Formats: sequence, structure tokens, C-alpha cells
Amino acid sequence: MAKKLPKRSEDYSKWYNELVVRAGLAENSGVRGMMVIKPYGYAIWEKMQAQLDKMFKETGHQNAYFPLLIPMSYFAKEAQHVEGFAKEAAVVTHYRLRTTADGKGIEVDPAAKLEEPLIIRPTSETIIWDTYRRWIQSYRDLPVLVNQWANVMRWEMRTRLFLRTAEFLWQEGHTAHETKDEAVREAEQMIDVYAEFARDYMAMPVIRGVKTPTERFAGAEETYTIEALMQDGKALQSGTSHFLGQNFAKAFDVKYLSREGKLEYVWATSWGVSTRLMGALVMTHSDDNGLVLPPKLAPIQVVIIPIFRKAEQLEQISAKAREIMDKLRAKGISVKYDDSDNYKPGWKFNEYELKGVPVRIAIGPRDLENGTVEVARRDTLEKFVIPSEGIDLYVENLLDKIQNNLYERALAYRNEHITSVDSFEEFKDVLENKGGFVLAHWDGTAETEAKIKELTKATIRCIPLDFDTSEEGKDILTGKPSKRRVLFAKAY
RNA sequence: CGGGAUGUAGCGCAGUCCGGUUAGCGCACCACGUUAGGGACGUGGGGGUCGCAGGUUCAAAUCCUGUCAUCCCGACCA
Repeated sequence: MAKKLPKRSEDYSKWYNELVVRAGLAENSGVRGMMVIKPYGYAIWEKMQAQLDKMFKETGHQNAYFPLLIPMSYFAKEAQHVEGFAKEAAVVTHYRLRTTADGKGIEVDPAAKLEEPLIIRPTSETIIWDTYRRWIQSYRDLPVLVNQWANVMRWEMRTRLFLRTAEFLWQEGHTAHETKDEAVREAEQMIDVYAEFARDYMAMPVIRGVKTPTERFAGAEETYTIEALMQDGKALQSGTSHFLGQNFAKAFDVKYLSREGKLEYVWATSWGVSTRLMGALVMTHSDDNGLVLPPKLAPIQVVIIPIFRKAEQLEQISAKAREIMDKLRAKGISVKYDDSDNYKPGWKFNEYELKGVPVRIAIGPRDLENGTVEVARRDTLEKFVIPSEGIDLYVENLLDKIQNNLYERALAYRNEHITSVDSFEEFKDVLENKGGFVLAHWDGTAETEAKIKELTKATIRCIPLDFDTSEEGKDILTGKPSKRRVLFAKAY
């Protein structure tokens, strides 16, 4: 008798943690805040990677790989950048161990101290710009449109599976351009790519916007973000794209000979999404029975479960199942047939629901007699008895329906949780009792932003780009004039 | 970095206060049998340096000292 998941409505964190572990996505490794991504979780990440990679290439980018370790001095070159990452840097200081005097253990060999410590990359801007200096001589070398898939490390004090781990997987795009306009367009293009990916593949609605100066990436002149809303009413920053101006070009002396024959600094962008998207996926769609995966990212889209008593029955059912599998696979649908006999059908039903498989087909003796199968959809938990004749078309169509339904459902929830408020009382009330995004007037100062954060734990997620929020108003805290509403929320 | 907990079988825990046969339970695992349309049951079985190192004692999972690690709550962050 396996235990049920905790109820989502009772303790969202506990539900999330247990779901991630039990569905086979990931677990804590027992080493600091390091996470093990398990095969099933990694399979989902690989599907995300494949689609994102395709979209990057369609927008003209190429992949490359840069070193894991970065000399400490590189970080010192861009002042804001150091400040942003210094507090969470893992540092390599030695390159050798030796056995202890008593011969029982090992210790760091003090003789093997590095002259300059190396930093395990928290992000790769510095080493990449140091490299780009050598790559870029003239306007003919531009633009440089490179992405890398990598791991990075940020020594976070407190971690949560996928949402904040000390080491995480991500992609980071780093581009160099001739003009400011071109770089800004690139940063905007990539946030659009992320928004499109979230909508069309993750079935996750997001709000595009720009960050306030305090929430900006360390070293950026503008940070574009996509903000998603989780089921517990908290926001999750799901992807960012930065216009870096000429900050890194100047710090790393990356100049090119322009069309006019003058030496100019290049304009830069960087953009990234991480395994945090896995957490976003879980917290957008899942329910008390477990994970709910959008068909486009599900490693297994359809599972077939035989129901049988005797071996002869299993043979007949398996023949039928194979026929259906062949038809589904011919349509590019990934199918698993689970004819294992160590678990009963009821156990399997629960197990594949926990894993979020979008469609389940059950075939039993009754179905063989009637020429039918039982089809269950994960998103609504509805079951239908369907003639097995046109099952491939039915399932193909159903997968699309589920994909759309998940998006529509998440969108409806998200839209219900955007609230406009005009007073601080109302602001606090919505944050505490309803949750979600709050559109409110802000006087534009960092002081007010900090004060509101201190009082309510809510931060300005972004100044939205997807809808017009400009109107005259008064700051909810200070009463000072404001020209537009901004988007607040408590965030992960 | 401040506060609080916990380390006992693969996982989850009891036992520790008040020291005493062979360290126990649930799940998982193995074998056999019965079962199978929403998390089956029976019988038998395997698996432990009680985090680590010292100390007290006739006797330590239990008491003492030290140490290491992990988790939770804060501040910080994709």
C-alpha cells in the first residue's frame, strides 16, 4: 500500500517536494544543496532542451562551450557583476590532495595552492567576453550569436528542488552586436522566444516585462523577464534576457573596426533559462494525484495497461496492444506498454497518474469482446470507452486537446489572479488572501520598492510589456504621482 | 551568517529521558502460492560497524566530551 501524496491545498511546499521525488523527477543528493536529476526528470528536461535549441538555431544562433572555471580577476573587471555574484561564489584554491600524517585520511596539500583562485562559474559573461575580445576585430565579425548549454553554481544558503539548487543546468546565450538597436532587438527577440516556448510547449502563460533597476541582472542596462504564476499564488521568474549595453565590452576591451573605420565597443546581450523551468512545469499543472505533463513535453505520451487474469488473456490483449502501439508510433506518438505482472492494474493507474502521462489506455477481456478500449485523460481524469478501430486518430486528437486545455486552464487561473488595487490596504489584503499578481501604482523610486518589499514581501516582478498599464495615478504607499501600474507579487 | 532540529536496514520511523538477553516496526527487496476493470493477500526469507572519534561502566543505540553531516525557519538569490 503506497502512500498518497500530501494534499496540494494543505501544504503546497510539502506537496511539491514529495511530488517531485515520487514522480521520479529529482531528489536531494545529500550533498549541500545539490540535486540529483533522475532519468524521468532528465527526459523531460531533454525535451525542453531539444525544442529550445531548435528555436535558438531558427533565430540564427550556434552552440559553443566555455570553461567551468574562471580566474577570480575576471570578475573584478565589471563592478556591478562582482557585487551581484560575489556572495554566492564557490572558489577553487588548491589542485592537489595528500594523505594525512597518520596515513588514515586525506587533506588539502598546502603546497598546491593556486596563485590565483578560480571561481566555479555562476554565469559565464566574464570568460565569454574575455574570449570574444580575440574573436572580434571588425564589423565583419559581427554579430556573434552563441549559446552554451552548461551547468553553473551559485552557493545558495537555502535550496529547493529545481527552483533553487546550488548547481543547476541551463543555457546561456551571449551575443555581440554592432549597434545598440540591434542588441536591444536581440534581447527582445529572445524573451519572445522564451514566452513562445512557455506558451506552446509548457502550456504555461507568462507575462513579459522589464525589471526595475534594483531587480536587474548584475551588469545589465535592461533586463527582460517572463513571469509565470504558480498554483499557490506566487510568481516565478522563468526566463530572462538582458541588454548589457557596452558594459562588458568596455570591461573586457572588446572593440571592432566599424564600417566608418573607427574603433568602437560592441553591444551585448545575454539570456538564459534553467532547470527551474522544471519546477515551473510542475507548479503550473499538477494536482493531488501527481504530475500533469503537457503532451508536447511528456517523455511517455500514452501508456497502455493490460487487464488480465490468465496468461492466455494476456497474450490476446498484448496482440491488440501491439497493434495499437504500432498505429500510434506511426503517428510519432511515444507509447509505453506496461505488461509487468508484479503490480495490479490499479497500482499502475495511480503510478502513471503520479508520473503525469497524458493518456492512458486500458485493455481488458471485456474490451476484446466489444472491440473497444478504455481511454483516460490525465488533465481531467475523465474516462471514455472508445472503439479500438480509429484509436490512433482519437488519441492524436486527444493529445492536442489536452495540450490546449492545460494552457487554457492555466491562463484562466492566471487571469483571475491579476488584481488591480489602488490602496495599500487593498494591496496587502490581496497578497495575503487571494495571492497572485497585483497591478498597482509605484512612484518609481528604489526606496519605495524596498519599503513595500519589507512590509509585504512582495516585489515588483516587472513593468509589463504584454498589456498597457500606463495611466495617471498615485503610488499605493507614498501617494506620489505615477504614470503607470507595475506588476507586484510574492515570488519564489 | 543568526535561530531550531535530526543522524538507527534501500526509504520512512520507534527505541535514547530512566544503560541490561539475539536492536524493533512499516514500506521496499527475494522465493512460492493465490490474486488482477482504481495503490491485493498469505507463508517463508535476506539485509544493521545505531553518523564518526574518544571517554564512563561488569554492561552503551541509550550517559559524557568532541567532531562531521543533513534538514527546517530567517537574511540573500534564476
